[in-house]
Amino acid sequence: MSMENFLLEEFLPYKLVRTAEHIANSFAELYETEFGITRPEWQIIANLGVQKNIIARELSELIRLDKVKISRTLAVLEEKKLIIKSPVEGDLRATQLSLSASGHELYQRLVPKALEWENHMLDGLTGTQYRDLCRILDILYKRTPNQK
Amino acid sequence: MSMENFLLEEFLPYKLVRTAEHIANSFAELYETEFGITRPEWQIIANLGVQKNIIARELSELIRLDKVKISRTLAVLEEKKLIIKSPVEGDLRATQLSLSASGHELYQRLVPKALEWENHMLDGLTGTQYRDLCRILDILYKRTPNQK
DNA sequence: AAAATATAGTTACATATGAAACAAATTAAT
DNA sequence: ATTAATTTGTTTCATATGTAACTATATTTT
Repeated sequence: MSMENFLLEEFLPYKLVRTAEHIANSFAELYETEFGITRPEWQIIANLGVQKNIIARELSELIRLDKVKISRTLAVLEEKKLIIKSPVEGDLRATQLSLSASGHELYQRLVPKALEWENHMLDGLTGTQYRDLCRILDILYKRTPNQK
Repeated sequence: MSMENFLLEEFLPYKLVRTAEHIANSFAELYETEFGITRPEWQIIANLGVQKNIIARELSELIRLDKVKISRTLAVLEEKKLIIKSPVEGDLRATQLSLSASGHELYQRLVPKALEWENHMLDGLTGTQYRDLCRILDILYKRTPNQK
């Protein structure tokens, strides 16, 4: 590709980000409008639904969100009575996190909707295409130079 | 996939966003550290390098960035003497945008580096895989429900 | 052609964000 | 065993952000 016809639209990082944002924004409508939660809230609930007995720092590493944002989002989720913070035995600094009854109930209602939404998207792809996509994303991820 | 083993990591929007951000952050190091510009600055320069005689609103639509952000970034780029704002004949509200000499010079140094960076990434894929990726991203984009 | 609407771009304001400072607890080093 | 260094999570503060209000101009309606 020559310099004169460099097109941002076709440039890998831009194209990927644009598609990913488009898809993420669309999915966001589900948890925002139907469940009244934000993206970090959804991410935390989705994790706590599976990974039990986790502390804030681990959550921060898992979802790659800085600890300030995690701390603030956890405060909101606690305020909304969707999670419970409990002490970790043997470490008075950390707080164990878990879904409350209503948090778990929200999780149980949300996950099938999320999977349904995902299935609608994936129905546009053949099984091969889906596997190709996963493999290609994986290759690109690993190939990324000097990652932050 | 049952509800008990729902994994955020494998969920399409999350996986795509995570890969895209990883790649975009890596590329950001190039324009940030080597050229001292931010993401919106890079996007604007990349567009002005190709699309001449464009006004701020058109830029806003092209790179899908709200007009406030565009306005502020253009102010910075003008301050840095990388762009020139000129009047549009027949419409005193709009401002025509173009790269200054040094803006164009930066563009000419940056684009080959960007393409080199992209080529390194794409060298990990076969030609078929690259075409597959483009086609799949396209399908997913079009299939996205109720896009914002 | 005057009045009403719409558009381009900037500014003001209220909120979101993240780096750095912090308090409290834990672990490592001497 | 003290001291020093590290870790966990929160708070502070300065900056970034986006909505809404705004100014100026253009277009449409009556």
